Amino acid sequence: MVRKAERRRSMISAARKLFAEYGFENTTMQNIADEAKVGVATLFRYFPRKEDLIIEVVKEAIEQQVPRFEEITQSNKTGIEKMEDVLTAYIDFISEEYRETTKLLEAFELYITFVPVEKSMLEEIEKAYGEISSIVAEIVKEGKEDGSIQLSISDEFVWNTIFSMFGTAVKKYTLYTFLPDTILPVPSKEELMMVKKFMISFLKNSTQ
Amino acid sequence: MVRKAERRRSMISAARKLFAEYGFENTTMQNIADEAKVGVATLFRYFPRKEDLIIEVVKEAIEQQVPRFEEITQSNKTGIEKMEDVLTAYIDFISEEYRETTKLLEAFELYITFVPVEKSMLEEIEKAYGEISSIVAEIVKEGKEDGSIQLSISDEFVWNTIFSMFGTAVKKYTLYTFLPDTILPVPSKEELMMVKKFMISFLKNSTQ
Amino acid sequence: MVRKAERRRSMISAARKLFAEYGFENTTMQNIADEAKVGVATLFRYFPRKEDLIIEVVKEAIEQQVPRFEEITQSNKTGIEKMEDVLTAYIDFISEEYRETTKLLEAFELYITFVPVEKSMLEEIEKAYGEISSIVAEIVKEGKEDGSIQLSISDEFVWNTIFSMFGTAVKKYTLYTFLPDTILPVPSKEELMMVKKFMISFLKNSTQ
Amino acid sequence: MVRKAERRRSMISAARKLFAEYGFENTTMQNIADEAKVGVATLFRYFPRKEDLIIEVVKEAIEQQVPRFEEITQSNKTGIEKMEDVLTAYIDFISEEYRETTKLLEAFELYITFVPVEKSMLEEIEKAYGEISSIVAEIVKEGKEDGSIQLSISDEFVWNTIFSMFGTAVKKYTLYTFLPDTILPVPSKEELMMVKKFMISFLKNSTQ
DNA sequence: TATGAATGAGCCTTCATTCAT
DNA sequence: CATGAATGAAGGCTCATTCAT
Repeated sequence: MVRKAERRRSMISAARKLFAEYGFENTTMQNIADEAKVGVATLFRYFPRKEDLIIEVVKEAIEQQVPRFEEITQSNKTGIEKMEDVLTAYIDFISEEYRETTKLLEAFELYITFVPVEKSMLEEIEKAYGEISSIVAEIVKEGKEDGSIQLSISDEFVWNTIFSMFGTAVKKYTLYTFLPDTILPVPSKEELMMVKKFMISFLKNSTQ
Repeated sequence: MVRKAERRRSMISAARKLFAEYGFENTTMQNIADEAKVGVATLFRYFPRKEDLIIEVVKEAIEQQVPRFEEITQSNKTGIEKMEDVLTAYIDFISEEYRETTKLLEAFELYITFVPVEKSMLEEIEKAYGEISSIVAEIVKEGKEDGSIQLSISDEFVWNTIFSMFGTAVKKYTLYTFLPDTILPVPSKEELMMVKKFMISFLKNSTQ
Repeated sequence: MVRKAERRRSMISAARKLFAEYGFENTTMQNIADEAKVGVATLFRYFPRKEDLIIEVVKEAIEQQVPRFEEITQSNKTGIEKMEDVLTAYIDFISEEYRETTKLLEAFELYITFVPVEKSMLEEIEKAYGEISSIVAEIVKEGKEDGSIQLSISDEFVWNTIFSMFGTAVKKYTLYTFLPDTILPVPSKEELMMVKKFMISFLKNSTQ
Repeated sequence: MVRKAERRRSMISAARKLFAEYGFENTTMQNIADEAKVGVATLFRYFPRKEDLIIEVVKEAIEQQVPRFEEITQSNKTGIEKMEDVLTAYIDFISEEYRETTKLLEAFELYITFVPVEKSMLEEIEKAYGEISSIVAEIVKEGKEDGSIQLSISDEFVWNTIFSMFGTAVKKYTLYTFLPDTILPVPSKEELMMVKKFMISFLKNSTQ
């Protein structure tokens, strides 16, 4: 029935909330069950191992980001305009609205470097990551076709790396927003916008 | 005595090794004591709470990186050359040799977003972070003075942000080297070198 | 309906199979329901407590053995011949075919020494046990009447005890067949047959 | 120190008491710790897995029986007299004094038919069992040498089996003493004594 | 009536931290 | 000062049993 799906959702979202606030290891299954207002046993019925729940939460977190990028590609802007939107989307990760998600992803990436996770569990996560990056690759191609993007072959390598770095760094900054600024300073949104503008101009006439 | 300092060192280095391999939460105080060939009680005498040890390990990890940068400033190269060395130093973080340290720092940055740490404990870490960034700031200043670096005022903002992103991303890549490439692709050293070259040229004549 | 009885049977036989394989405590009601292809709730409708099911399974296991002995009494052999058949029947307990049942009984006998079971629940089981032993007692009587069995009064006591020991030991051996022989050696069927022959000769002319 | 051994002993004996009263599965590690007046963690320090404790308890229970048999062999009686003592010793298992031990062994024998136990864990138990049976075998040999025991080759097989059955059954009877007699009647000590006498006479002149 | 879903109580085990030698 | 031993609190997970459809 619908009830079942609803409950599932409520458990995932309770987990998500607590994981984002306290981290995976400091959140107990009991905490999550309480937050979701279910018995522990019920939680375990849906997610037999704590890890299953972690994976599920993270998977959904990533998947939730996909539509944002799909929307961008599906607009009828030029390639360069779409790319600008993409960069803006990344910058938005820092906004309060998206922080929880990004924090979760950062936590997960660290988690799997320490705890060995079954390959099969990661597949769906990989897939979601893949979707986003292929969307971005597609946009570059479009831009080159519609002439809005100009990239020499060697500059394309540079671009790819810069783009990757941009995404990686911005995500990491999200984490830093939870820290006292004195420890790790986070560039302001304005500063990131300036970098965005710079990157766009790179795409337009990098050969110059 | 000297013995005391030695013991302390061996405990920290045991902790460091295990923390880097298994993460903070999956490493027990007993594990560390065993690795350091000390009794647990002794470990606790030196570091009354596990957290103290974590802080200490991280502090040392950061501090160990400072000399690398100090060396760079103290050479008698031009500003731009020094900056090139700095970027190279960052890229080296990905090398096996430095990975453990970086992994530790990444883990710590996540750790403190979840576990509230007394401000006083963080001060020393802040200090070490600060040292590095002021070294870098100094280099830019030098470069501008010796004429090897040309930056308009607005480009200086861009540069600072780009530089921060570069550092942040490269550190994060280090973590990714522990993950299957299918999940999160890491740019190769060559690609990073190309970006470095690009950044250097930005410094030389950004106004162009 | 008949359906109801059928379902009941399938649950009991599922339980029996699993109890014999994993023991009472390591078999869950869910396991049994799954094996019987019924919902757990249904299982509980028929057997409100797990213990009820245990009792039922055991009761049936014992009852299934009764006909074997009834058949023996109802033949028109002499008393001594019937007794020989009885001993053979016991020896057969070790055969794969009967092991499951015997294992169940052994497990149950231990179970009730630890878990207090309502007297009323045991009544039926008592009854089945009683049936078998009265059949055997009857056979001895018959044998004495038809002259095939010769027992002085005191030897009859000895016989009864020996017979009880024979039955008890053989049942226990069944269990041992599941264990590595190095731990507890089980007499071979041939050896048991020799003992049987010996016991028969005791019945024939014990006074000698 | 001695303290350590004492504590160990107190834990084992608490476990033994509770295991014998409630069975392995119905006794929790917490119960045992409480009974032994130690913290659970201490219990786990000595016996990292519950199973280790089970094995230890059982091992000691068996080992405690060995001296009884050793004493018998070391006396300077004839073989047949020693054998008589052995049989008496077995009969004594039914006495209150030995019941707990025997119950434990019975429980364990069932336990290992259901729960797979590492071969290595069983070795010591095997050893203790082996000691007793080799003592008995030795006695028969002695008896044949000193002429007090007369056994044709074929009768020796019969004897071995009968003896094994006697031991097996008597041990099982011990369990039955915990049950209402109506379920499973236990031969009285007197009856067992009569069987003993009979067995001894068998040993003396079985060829007759 | 048949059933899947829900659940609290409880179990084994771990670990940071304290004690006692 | 160094240490092994001791421990309570807590965590992941299970299961007999009850609800609600």
